[in-house]
Amino acid sequence: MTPRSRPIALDEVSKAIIEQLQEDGRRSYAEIGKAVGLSEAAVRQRVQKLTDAGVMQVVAVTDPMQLGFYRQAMVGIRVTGDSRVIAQKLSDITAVDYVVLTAGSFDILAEIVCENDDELIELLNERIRRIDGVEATETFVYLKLQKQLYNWGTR
Amino acid sequence: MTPRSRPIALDEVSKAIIEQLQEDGRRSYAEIGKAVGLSEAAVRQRVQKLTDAGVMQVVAVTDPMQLGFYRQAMVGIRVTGDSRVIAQKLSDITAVDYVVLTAGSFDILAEIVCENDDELIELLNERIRRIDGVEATETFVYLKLQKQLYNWGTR
DNA sequence: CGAATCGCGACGAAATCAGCAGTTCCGACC
DNA sequence: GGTCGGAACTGCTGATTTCGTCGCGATTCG
Repeated sequence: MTPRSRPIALDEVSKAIIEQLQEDGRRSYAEIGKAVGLSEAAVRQRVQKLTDAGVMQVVAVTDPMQLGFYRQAMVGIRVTGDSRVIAQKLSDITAVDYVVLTAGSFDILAEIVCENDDELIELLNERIRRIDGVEATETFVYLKLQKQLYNWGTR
Repeated sequence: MTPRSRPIALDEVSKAIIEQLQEDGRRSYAEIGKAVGLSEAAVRQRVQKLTDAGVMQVVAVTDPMQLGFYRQAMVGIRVTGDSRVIAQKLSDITAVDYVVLTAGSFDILAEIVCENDDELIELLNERIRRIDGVEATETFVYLKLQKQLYNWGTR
């Protein structure tokens, strides 16, 4: 469950397997095996290991727009005190799907997915800005999602 | 291939199916059917439709850190001219995995995944800042990824 | 009213999955 | 040099799943 942090060095075959699953997460082990030159069982073992180690996971990703979440935004946050604690509190908010600690003029970046502007305003004022240590926020409302890739990881 | 933009209204059953696949993208249709109260074939049809419509896709997502990409950053960009054109050029860069047009003090946000600081510097100076219309950039180096969810979409 | 369409369940053939045993390879150790 | 142990792979088997197709009932539309 807990992703390991050890620097696993994966070979070319494992990378090829990951690439296959990045194209289609439901591709069969046999087909992957044919593509990477391994038996079906071997592919299955490797996939199991990769997911156990937290290197990779196969999941469904959705298009928020098509699911009724018409408003997305990135919020830059300046804080005082322990940013990790504040980041944790942000993570507890359902509408927040992405939280990262950064260096620069913001200490935290948080991505928000919500249904409309009212919900966004509510979130900012009632939830985020009320967190202890949140000094200032700046909101970047999404106008258009240009690119979203999941297949980094093998270049 | 091209995701539709029409506002499909999906019922509770489809949402439940998506939730199942968000937990585990390789779960069998039969098992999902049992969970949502549908036959295996019906689940299969719905999943096919959802993916065809671009509402959902099942893919492998990886942990960049564990794959040797030790440096990630968000770059806020101020531009002149058509931001869509510039966003397109940013999208062409392999190391850029996320590009969004925004309203606010940045016109574009771009997420970068690369191996080390040298590559990051190279990217910023040789690629991004050289794009016509890019007036200013501000880089937020990632210190810690706190939360990353793929299961919005059904709340 | 009648025809077409849609969503679903049912069914059988084919493919896939999961577990296990056996083999090979390779490095460590004596 | 020999041996031990572990890791990774292959092949096998039965259970399960997938996939195409069919029929049925409800809904839509002319």
